[in-house]
Amino acid sequence: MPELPEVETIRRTLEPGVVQRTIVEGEALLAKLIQNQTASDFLSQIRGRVILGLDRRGKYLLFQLSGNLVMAVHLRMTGHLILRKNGLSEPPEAKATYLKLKLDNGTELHYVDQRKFGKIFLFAAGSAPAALSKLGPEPLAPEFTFDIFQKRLAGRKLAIKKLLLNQEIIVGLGNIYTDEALFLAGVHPARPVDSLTDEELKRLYSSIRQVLSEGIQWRGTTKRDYLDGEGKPGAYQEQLRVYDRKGAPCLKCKNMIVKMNFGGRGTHFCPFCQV
DNA sequence: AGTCGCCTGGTA
DNA sequence: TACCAGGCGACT
Repeated sequence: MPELPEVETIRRTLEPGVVQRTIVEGEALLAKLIQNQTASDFLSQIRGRVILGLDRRGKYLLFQLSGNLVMAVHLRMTGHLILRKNGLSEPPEAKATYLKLKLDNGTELHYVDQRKFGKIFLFAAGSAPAALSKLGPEPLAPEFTFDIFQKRLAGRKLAIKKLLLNQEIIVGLGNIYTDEALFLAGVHPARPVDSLTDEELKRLYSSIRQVLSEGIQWRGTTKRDYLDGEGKPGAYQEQLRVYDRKGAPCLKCKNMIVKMNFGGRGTHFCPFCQV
């Protein structure tokens, strides 16, 4: 479900409610959610830890715990993290609740995941599992320059959309923001990377940063499931230029937006503006 | 490089 | 009833 702007919005909405809180106890109701160890080992390791900070790396949320531990949560398609006030009706407990963490102020942090694709890792700071340590650069970081972007794509022949979705090349983009960035840049999703001109690459670099920043400003995109840490939907769905606009007029040229299946993902683009 | 699996639920 | 979905990894 969530891409960088959604995960960042969850991070921001959750942070004030969880930082400096102690995990009093936890309950895990889906064994496969917890990676690399049993659920009971996981729960006993996090019990009594203080949440010192909440960070984001790509689409992962990183709970910095006392004792040099990191709890990394990946929401995949339908994962949610919701902070419930006073453990009761704020908001009501969801059906697919698979992890409950009781905090020392009476709130509960719940992990909810209808499709059960999400994953939670627990590791010592500095020894992240491969999935995390292989991640590419953060596209919104000031040090992510055009030069770095260009070097990471250099010599690749794959279709540009496939590389943009590859979290080892650059983190944070998913299906929605990739389609949006390619539209803004006027680049067809199937273009082999080595066919892109410097001009096109520059437009793409800026477009990626633009759509991700906009997504954060609008608190994420809610097409079906996405909710932030307070249970509120985002608003960027109103601003999307191509995603889920099949048959609607292109905002630049008025021709129809097209949807095709590309690499197993629904792909939206303007066949006139994106060449 | 392409397809399948993981899951559940909403919609055509 | 079939298809589709903000992801990602394991297969051929």
